[in-house]
Amino acid sequence: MLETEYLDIDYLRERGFERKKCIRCGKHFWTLDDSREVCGDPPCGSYGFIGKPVFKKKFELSEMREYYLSFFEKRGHTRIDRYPVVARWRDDIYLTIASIADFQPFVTSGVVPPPANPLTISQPCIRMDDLDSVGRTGRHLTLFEMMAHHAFNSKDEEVYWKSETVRLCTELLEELGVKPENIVYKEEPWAGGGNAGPCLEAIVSGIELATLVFMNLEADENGQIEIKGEKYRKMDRYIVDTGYGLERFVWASQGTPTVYDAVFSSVLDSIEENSNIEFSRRDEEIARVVAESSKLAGVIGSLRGKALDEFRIKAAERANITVDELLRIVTPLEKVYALADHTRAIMFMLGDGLIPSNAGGGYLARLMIRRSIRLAEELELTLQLFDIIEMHRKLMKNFSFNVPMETVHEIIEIEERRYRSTVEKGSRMIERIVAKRKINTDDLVELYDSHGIPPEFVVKIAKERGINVKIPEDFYSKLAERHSKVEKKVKMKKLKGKYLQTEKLYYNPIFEFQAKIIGVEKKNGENYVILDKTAFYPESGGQCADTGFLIVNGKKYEVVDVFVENDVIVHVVRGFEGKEGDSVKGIVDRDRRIRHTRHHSATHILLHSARKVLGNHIWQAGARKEFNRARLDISHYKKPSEEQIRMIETLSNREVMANKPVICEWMDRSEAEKKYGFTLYQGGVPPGRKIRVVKVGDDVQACAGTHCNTTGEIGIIKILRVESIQDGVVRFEFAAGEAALEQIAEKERLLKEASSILRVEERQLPKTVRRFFEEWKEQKKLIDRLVEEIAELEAEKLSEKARNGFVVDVLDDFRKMQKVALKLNKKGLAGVLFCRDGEKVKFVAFSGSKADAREIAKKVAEIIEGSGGGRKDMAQGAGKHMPEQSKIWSLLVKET
RNA sequence: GGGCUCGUAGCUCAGGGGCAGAGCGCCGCCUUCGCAAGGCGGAGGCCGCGGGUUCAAAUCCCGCCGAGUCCA
Repeated sequence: MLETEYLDIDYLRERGFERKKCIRCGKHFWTLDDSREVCGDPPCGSYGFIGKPVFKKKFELSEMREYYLSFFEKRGHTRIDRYPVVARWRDDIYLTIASIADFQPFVTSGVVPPPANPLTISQPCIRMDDLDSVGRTGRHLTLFEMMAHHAFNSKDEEVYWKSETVRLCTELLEELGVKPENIVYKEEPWAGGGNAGPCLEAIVSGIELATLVFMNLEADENGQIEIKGEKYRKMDRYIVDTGYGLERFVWASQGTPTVYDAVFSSVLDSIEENSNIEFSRRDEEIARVVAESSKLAGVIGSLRGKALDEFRIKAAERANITVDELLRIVTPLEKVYALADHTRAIMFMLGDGLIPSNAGGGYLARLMIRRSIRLAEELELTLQLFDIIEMHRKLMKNFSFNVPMETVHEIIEIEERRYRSTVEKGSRMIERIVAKRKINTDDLVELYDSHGIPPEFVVKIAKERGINVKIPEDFYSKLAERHSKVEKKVKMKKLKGKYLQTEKLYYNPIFEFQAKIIGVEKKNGENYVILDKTAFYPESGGQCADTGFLIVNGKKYEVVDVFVENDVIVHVVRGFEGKEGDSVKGIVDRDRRIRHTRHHSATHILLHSARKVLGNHIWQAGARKEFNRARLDISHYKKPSEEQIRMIETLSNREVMANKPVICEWMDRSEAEKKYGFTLYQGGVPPGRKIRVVKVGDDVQACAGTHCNTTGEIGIIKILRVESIQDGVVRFEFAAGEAALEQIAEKERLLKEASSILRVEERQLPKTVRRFFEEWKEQKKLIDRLVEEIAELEAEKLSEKARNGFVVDVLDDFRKMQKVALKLNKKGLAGVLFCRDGEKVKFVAFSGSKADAREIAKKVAEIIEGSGGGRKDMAQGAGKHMPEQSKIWSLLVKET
């Protein structure tokens, strides 16, 4: 267990901290206060700092941040720039949720050295798990800055560990004016993201100001240590992972009713002034009530459903007012707080390049924006959402964002427009349902899940129509039900054996090579051949695998696919008979490789041009380089215009024509990041201490693909198609070099063929096609009219020929037959009409409301060996041969 | 990444195997000094695209394209 981990922290003993067991929660904590019996962490204590700041002076956000960073700088830490809130270097999370997330997975696992050691940072983080609580509890924020000092230790090198960490934390708090006997260090094992370790929470006046995690465990099924149900084992590396809540520090220094009042007070003022709130949080009585509510919320965990109701009752009691009075004060204010918070988070999300979308991480941005719009509506805010963002921007002016605020503005406007149209559509949908029937739970669930209309909104609209709709208790469970069947695909390992890393020859101009077989495996009827070295490029980074041949003992085998698994390159070979230890000669299909290579270099150029034309928010969202074509998916919030597309194509080809050198070099990861920033990682983050940096013209990316020697070798870049594959992602399909020529030739051929069919020049095509289409429509209408007229005449003629109200005849056209039948039927006649249609004989039976036409049709079908059916007055069918008319006559007589 | 919904007249949508519809908008005529309104008449459809099932597909099935939405 972790218990003992807390007992060897020298600093605590030296300073005289005593280990006690909380009489309330039973957890252990360390304190200098002899009389203390409880840990003080809510619910075993409550906020004591509201109205009574715990630091010796009040801090603003930037002041506090600077104080913290320089405190640790003075103590040997290197200050590191913040990382983006969009965690592009991670494939397991969308947003940066903690400072340590910056260094996962490669730094924490030891593959990559840290950018500095020890280091200090203030990392903006976004957490959306407690979205409901934001604004309500007085302490929850979606975006917060996690100030931290980290030390990365290994067996060989220890920077500092537990004791020094606690000392630094204590000294910081003391320097800020906190009396040491007011600091409580509570023991609380920590786990998350596959790691775990002992942890001390620094609690002052009832608020947890810092979390000191000593990460020394990693998840392992066979591990001996169990925490929160998961098993772990000790790591060779052990990491000091601290987290100090910047906003909480500021709050504690000011002692305001909520953290929001401390952090973005001026923004709150503007929202209040421009909304329908009839009082101000600056009013003493209001502030008192809010403070009481915050204090209580600090003690209570979740604030949903029943817990929320109870919370309100208690808060009212504490503030000595009625629940109604409390709600009247607190509900609108909570919206003000939440709106101020959300807009701040949106600024960081969009500023760091997240594009709202219906799928992927972009959805989180859309969710935040929609919530904000709703809050603004409820507050009847007269400001634009972007106005609030601008206020935050001014307040946090020492931050820099990659995406200009104009773009952020545009994105928000697009999202607002989109939201409005959804709401409009929703209202119509509700009205339609209401007109037909009562709204049930399934309707509510479908309206929300499929159409984005919250049940509260349905209630509102229905009420306007005078209809009462209740949101049933099981709404959310029904919703969850619809999403419950989640299938997780586990990536299956393909290789059974363990092999040494394959030596890669493909970065050199080698297409034929000698190698040794170090493994052959058979699986699903495929032969996997592993060599000690290879020039075959395995599918990776969107570049398709090479193909070619392996020659073993004079026999030639076809390589149909190549893939890589844990640095081992595997050749999928057809009908392979070679054995481990055999020598092989490999021959790579050169033409295919060159096409992939051209497409790969072209992709880099295209991305760079797109960035230039469309803006800094452009990121690669995916790419594929094939034989005939390539595609590049980029993040963008609307479909690029024709001019923009043309511009991107032109810029790209200018790069090609400029014939700039392409340089590939292996660089130290940290150095490369420092020099080029995170835009390096367009195609994902490669593992390893050293990364391959590829410069194609002015573009620089970390890339493991094969590339041309100069941009000129690409030949030409032709954009073939631009489409949106989801909101916020635009796909460019293009071709380079010979593939581009082929694509152009193909388009030319299509034009030629089309124009030769119409016998016009190519440039006349649009005009001619339009004319033909128009004429075709005209003539179709004309034919319709004529058929109608002919049918009228025919019907007249036939009705005169009718015997006893019966008509039987053979016509020459199917459509005419239908029309005639219709008319005869209307005249009250009954009968059957036939016509030939290719091999088949089709017929219409009509009853003139004397009998069931379906019955007649059935009998007719029997006679002509076919089938048919229809409606009571008219029915159709078909069969194999034309019947004798007399049979039909007698049938009609019998049926009516 | 996974799920759900929707593509029918210029717009909003109904129809859900057997005649392609409604409301609004548009055009013309009547009524009016004129407008609004009303009355009468009319134009306007590859029922998203491609396959399949069927005697018969806007309708059912499959694939694609496009739009929307929820969840992670």
